[in-house]
Amino acid sequence: MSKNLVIVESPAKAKTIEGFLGKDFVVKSSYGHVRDLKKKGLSVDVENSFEPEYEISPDKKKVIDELKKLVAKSDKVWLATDEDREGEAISWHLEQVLDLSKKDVSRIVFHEITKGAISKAIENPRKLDYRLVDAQQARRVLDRLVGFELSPVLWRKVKPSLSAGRVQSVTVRLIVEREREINNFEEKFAYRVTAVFSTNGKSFKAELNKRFETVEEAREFVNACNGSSYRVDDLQVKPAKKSPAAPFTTSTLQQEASRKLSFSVARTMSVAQKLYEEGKITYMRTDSLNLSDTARDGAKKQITSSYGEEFSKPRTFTSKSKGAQEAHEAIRPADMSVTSVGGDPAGQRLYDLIYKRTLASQMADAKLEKTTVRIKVEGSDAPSDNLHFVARGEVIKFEGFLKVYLEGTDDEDNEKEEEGLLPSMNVGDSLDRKMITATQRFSNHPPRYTEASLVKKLEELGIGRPSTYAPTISTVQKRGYVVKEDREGHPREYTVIELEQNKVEEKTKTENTGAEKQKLFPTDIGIVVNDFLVEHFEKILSYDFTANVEKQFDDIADGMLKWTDMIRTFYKPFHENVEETLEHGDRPTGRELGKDPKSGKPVYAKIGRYGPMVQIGDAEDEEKPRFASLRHEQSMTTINLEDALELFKLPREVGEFEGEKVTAAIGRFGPYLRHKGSFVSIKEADGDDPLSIKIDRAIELIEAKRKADLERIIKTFDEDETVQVLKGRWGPYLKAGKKNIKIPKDVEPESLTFADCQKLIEEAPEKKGRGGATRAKKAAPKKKAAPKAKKGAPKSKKKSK
DNA sequence: CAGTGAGCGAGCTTCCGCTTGACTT
Repeated sequence: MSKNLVIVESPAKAKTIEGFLGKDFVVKSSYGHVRDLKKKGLSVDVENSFEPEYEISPDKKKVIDELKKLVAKSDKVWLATDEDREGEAISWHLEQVLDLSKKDVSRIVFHEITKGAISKAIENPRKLDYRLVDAQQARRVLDRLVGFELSPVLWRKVKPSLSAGRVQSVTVRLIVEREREINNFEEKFAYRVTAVFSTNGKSFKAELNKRFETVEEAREFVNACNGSSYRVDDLQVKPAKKSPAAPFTTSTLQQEASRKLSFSVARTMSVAQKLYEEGKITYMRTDSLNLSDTARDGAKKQITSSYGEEFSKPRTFTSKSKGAQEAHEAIRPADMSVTSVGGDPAGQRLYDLIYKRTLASQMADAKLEKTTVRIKVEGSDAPSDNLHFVARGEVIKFEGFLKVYLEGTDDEDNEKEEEGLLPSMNVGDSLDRKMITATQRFSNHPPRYTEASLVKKLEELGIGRPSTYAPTISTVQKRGYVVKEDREGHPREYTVIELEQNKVEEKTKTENTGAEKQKLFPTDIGIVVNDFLVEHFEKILSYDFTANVEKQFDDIADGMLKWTDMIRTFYKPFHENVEETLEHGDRPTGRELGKDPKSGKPVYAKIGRYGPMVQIGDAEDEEKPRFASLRHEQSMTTINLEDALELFKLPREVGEFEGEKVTAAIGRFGPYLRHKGSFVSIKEADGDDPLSIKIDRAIELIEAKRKADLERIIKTFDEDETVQVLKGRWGPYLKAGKKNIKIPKDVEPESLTFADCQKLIEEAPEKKGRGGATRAKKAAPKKKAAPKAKKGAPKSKKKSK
């Protein structure tokens, strides 16, 4: 019945817009891209103008079917996807797939979801921009070519199933290089001198304008201070101001939620998604700093009524970030008069952050008064003239936006003095010295990345998009290139020289250093893969590769460059490079740790089929090399010969229990004990070690495991012992042989009968996912053709290197 | 899922960017 069909990208948006448009319009969503390069193979005809082979994405078939039906019933179709490269391409794919060429079609765009903006869009339709579509095709094809040609090089030269790509490989590079900087960092120290003075009964802190490099100098200075007097030498008062940060984009929201709420970037996005779907906030994947007029008016109203007129200052912000496409608004509350959203606490906390940030962005500057006091050291033993103490004070004269919100910092430097109020003083005043302290301070290595600080860096480099920051970070972790971990620190001694009253005291104190929380570390595989890629594919691994190709995408969008020409220029040398590397690129050999004292053969640490390992002997040797996996906490880059040789002592027989052998070894999931065909993990955190564990302790662990297994059982059945109801990590589940089946939420697990279970088993969907195809090899050990009966000539293909 | 690691073999893995659910042991 409806005459108009509007297609947008997001279903939540569709719902809102339908409300604005009235009954003549049906608004539906495409759920993002509907068509993509075929999943399998290159699907780009590199011989033939790089013709892409598209297919409807399997999970979009239903969406397309529904849209087709609606198109048939409509007089006019409005393609209202986002106004950016990807959005334009989605519209084009829709046009193709829905066969809209004979239909009355208009392309419309809007950057904010307000009634006014939508009406205006409808009044200003345009045609599809095929140049922009081509820019997207170039982007898509480039990414496919890079990803699907580089990854196989890694499979051949490093390890199967690895991956490489324009975005992920550079992401890993950032982390690897940061780790190297940290390893090469030379810790320096200096003595920082602080003082506590007082005047008119009020005390304050000051710092010396010089740090001493040796303890002797520091000692000499502090000693000299005993008996000196102190006078205000200079005093300056200057006005200053602070301005609020711009409203949130995806990247800044992720950073701030990490700093203030300790959310991972994935958590932030999923909480934000929920708020968005509930209509509480605007779209959360955006690089725009813009606020709609409605939002700014709303903020103004709120600020004026809560804090007064003088706190309001409408502002607009312009994006400085590379490659911003600004198809949406900044992330803001949908309605500025809503201060609380209820629901779960995480949602409320994130909303609160968004609310305050948005409000603050429309508020007046804070006005400050900064005071700097120079304090001269005088007296018989007074140190040389250019040494003086400096005290800094800061007073807020007008709070402005600080009343609501202040952006957090990533600064790990904890030496910053809190700059508070200083007592009133005048030049020439003499001060009482309470205390002088010289503290040995060590320089900090560059900080390791957190997920959020990595996103910040990626955004600065123009790598990745708001919709991909979180997935990229999870990809590099999933591939095993990077791990997010805590590290315990270690104690470090430092010296403090203190002058109090008239006594100088020297103490040694201990601080904890090197502790890390939820930081990103490269793994051995990450390091090896990165070094390999940087060596052979420097151009693609360079930090400005994306920025360079973005320029060319822009040229395509401007009609200055044909997309196929761009790809051709890129592909030829790239592909040759790939071929060359496949042919001649050496497998990364790892490190040689030394010689095995028993055999005299070399011992290597390298990446093997299953990850980092150590190897005795070479593959070419007559006797085949021996292998052993590294333990989880060991690293290829640091392991020494002694530890490597230890690894070859496993598996090891621990003793006997119940008439059968107990062995200890290290497997895919760490150290374990094996007994009667079942496995028990050994936790090194409990002080156990597969190399040294004794039989008594092993038995203890085996029995504990048996007990724990019993406790997991909720119910068993006499009819079939392989069917059990168990307690699992995600609640109760049903185990039938090797299959795990979820128990519906409304079913009480204790009440399940055997018949119920059988029904559930039958209804359970076949589990999909990888590893389905069994590796049923092993049978038929082949007739071992007559030894060395080589056929000589027809040595099949090439590639014998 | 658990002591693997080359060797002929069968066939698989992989990219980035748009969007939400379905689903996990």
